Formats: sequence, C-alpha cells, structure tokens
Amino acid sequence: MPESPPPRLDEIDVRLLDLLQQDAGRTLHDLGGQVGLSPSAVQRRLARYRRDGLIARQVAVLDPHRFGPTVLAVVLVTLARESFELHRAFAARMRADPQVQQCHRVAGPWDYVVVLAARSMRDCSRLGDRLFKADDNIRRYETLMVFDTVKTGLALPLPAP
Amino acid sequence: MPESPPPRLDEIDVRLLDLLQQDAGRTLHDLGGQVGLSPSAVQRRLARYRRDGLIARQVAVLDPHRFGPTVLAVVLVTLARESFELHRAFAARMRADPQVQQCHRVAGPWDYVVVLAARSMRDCSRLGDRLFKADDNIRRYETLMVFDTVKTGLALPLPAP
DNA sequence: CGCCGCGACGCAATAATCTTGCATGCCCGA
DNA sequence: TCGGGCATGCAAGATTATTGCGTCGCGGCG
Repeated sequence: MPESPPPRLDEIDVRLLDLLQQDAGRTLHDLGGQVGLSPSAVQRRLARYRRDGLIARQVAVLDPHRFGPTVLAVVLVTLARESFELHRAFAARMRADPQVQQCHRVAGPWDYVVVLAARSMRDCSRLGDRLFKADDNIRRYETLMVFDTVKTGLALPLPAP
Repeated sequence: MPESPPPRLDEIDVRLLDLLQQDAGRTLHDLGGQVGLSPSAVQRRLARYRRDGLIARQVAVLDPHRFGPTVLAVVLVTLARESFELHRAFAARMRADPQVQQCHRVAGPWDYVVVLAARSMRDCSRLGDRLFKADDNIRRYETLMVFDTVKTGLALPLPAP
C-alpha cells in the first residue's frame, strides 16, 4: 500500500481547510476573500486537496432534534475471543448498520467504542439486542445513554504550517 | 423555545436526505436523477430542508491519515461535584477546544464521553493533562486510545415515511 | 550574472450549475 | 363540479465553477 507522504501545506491551505471543515457550502469567491486569493486560485487548491485525498468527502449534517425524538448511545464492547476473523466480522456488522454512527477499536479492557443513533429508547434497546446480544462472541457490553450532546463534529486540528 | 413539530417527509425527502448525508457535493441534476425529479424540484426541497433546519450544516470531512500521524482517543470523565455551573463551565471548555471532536453527557457513573483528536501520543497526553488534570472539578478520567477507526460519520438513520 | 523552467497567480472567457417566474396538473374540500 | 393550495416541469436569467493564457517570482544551472 503506497502511503504517500503528507503534502506540504502552507498557511493558506490550513486556513482554507479549516474554513471547509466549518462550512463547505461557501463559494470560491467567499473563500478567496477570507484568505486573500482569487476564486480561481482557490479552486485550484481545492482540486489539489481532492486529488490528494485530503478531503475525504463532503456531507450534509442533519439536526437530530428536527426529526422527532432521537436518542444517542455510546456502547463499550468487549469480545469473548480475539480471533482476527471474529474482529473482522464484528467490524463488518458495525459498518453495515446505518444506526451505527461510529465504531472505534480501542486499547484497554474494552475492545470497541460504538456510537448508536436510534429513534426511541425502545428502538435503542432493540438495536443493542440485535447488534450485541445476538452475537455470541460478545463477552460484555455497557450502554451509556446520551443525555445531551455538548459538541459534535469530525473536524481535525490541523498542524501549524 | 418554540419547538416546531417534525416536518412531514415523504419517501423522496428521505432518499434525498440520505443521499446528502453520504455526499453533499452532488448537483441538483444528479440528485434529481436518483429520485426521479427535475433539478428545480430538488432545489425547492433542499431550500425547504435548510429553512426548516433539517440540514444543520454542510462540511468537508478530512482524511486524518493524510495529515501525518493522527491519534484519536475516547475519554470517559466523571466530575467531582454536580453543580449546574460546573457542568456549564466544563461543557464550554469542551466546545472551545478544537481538539475536542465530540462531547456527550451520559447516564451512569461516567458523566461525559469525549472524543479527542491529536497529532501524536505525546500531544494527546498533554491535551488530557490540560483538559482534565488541570481542572480540579474532575474526579476521574479514563483514556481509551483508538487503535483503529472501523466507521465514522454523523449520519442519522431516517424514519421510514 | 543571466538564462531558463517550474509553479502559482490573476484575469477573462466559457461551461456548468443554481435560482426563479410561470403555466400546468393533481388532490382535496366545499 | 368548482376552486384553492401545492408541487411539478420547463425555460430564462443569475450565480458559480472551470479552464486557457499571459505574467510574476523563485530557484537551479550554465
């Protein structure tokens, strides 16, 4: 797997990427105004970011509370056995389920941290049953119901140039 | 606070919103092709989503691995005292720090689940010190270093229409 | 010291996309 | 059956994105 080196980023690149992490809906004209470049110069930089894979994708973030009740939960999971194949199967199931927002394999006694989105407490409970209780390779899981989301996002802190 | 009722969504709305959650960079023409509408009809629906606040924002998601080493951590936090004011102060600090990706207040023995993004293990350690050790209202915190991100995103499962 | 060659830029022309006015068709209630 | 409200498609117009071209600044090298 050819791991290309991190491309050089000047200060303008960092500012542009930060702006795009906050709001990717701006026009090239706006972005240019913020960083002091012409729209076409901005456009060429953006094309480079996409070509180099710096920008993985561009998504719309929905407001959970506008879709009726929504409950989130953070689930800590420990598998019963550690085989490579069982990990793969678990990961595949997490990836496949649209109610799984995030899934990270972590160090320590817990193997995975999973973030779930459900329509109701009952839905959440059934989801947990389906994802974790039905899997006989799961030793234990603990569900931390989310009362309140203080902050959410996927923004990365960028290295200073 | 006027909590407006969830707007009616037909099947086309759900399909559009799902498409936008996956990739908000498509043209109205493309989206229309996927759902069988003209670009202008799609545009009017999108305008409605934005007006109703269904779409909170539109962001670029960067690929962490293209920016040199990046380490993520999930931190479980319990405050020492429960005063409303102390919770507010903690939440404000989480919101203000760009290295805090997500912060949820949860039920159970832990008060918060926090997701951190850092440039190195050392950076992560210092970040933890700064955010949690320096705060004398934090009783205890536990850091779960992320080995591998199986899935990430903020997509909501939409209710069937 | 001077001469390229590369890369990034701004400007302007072109292409693509978004936005909006308007007329039509559908559904529902009177 | 007759409107009224609403969503649609189409097409014109406005905005935005893309690209060709000439210029500039910065090394590397003769």
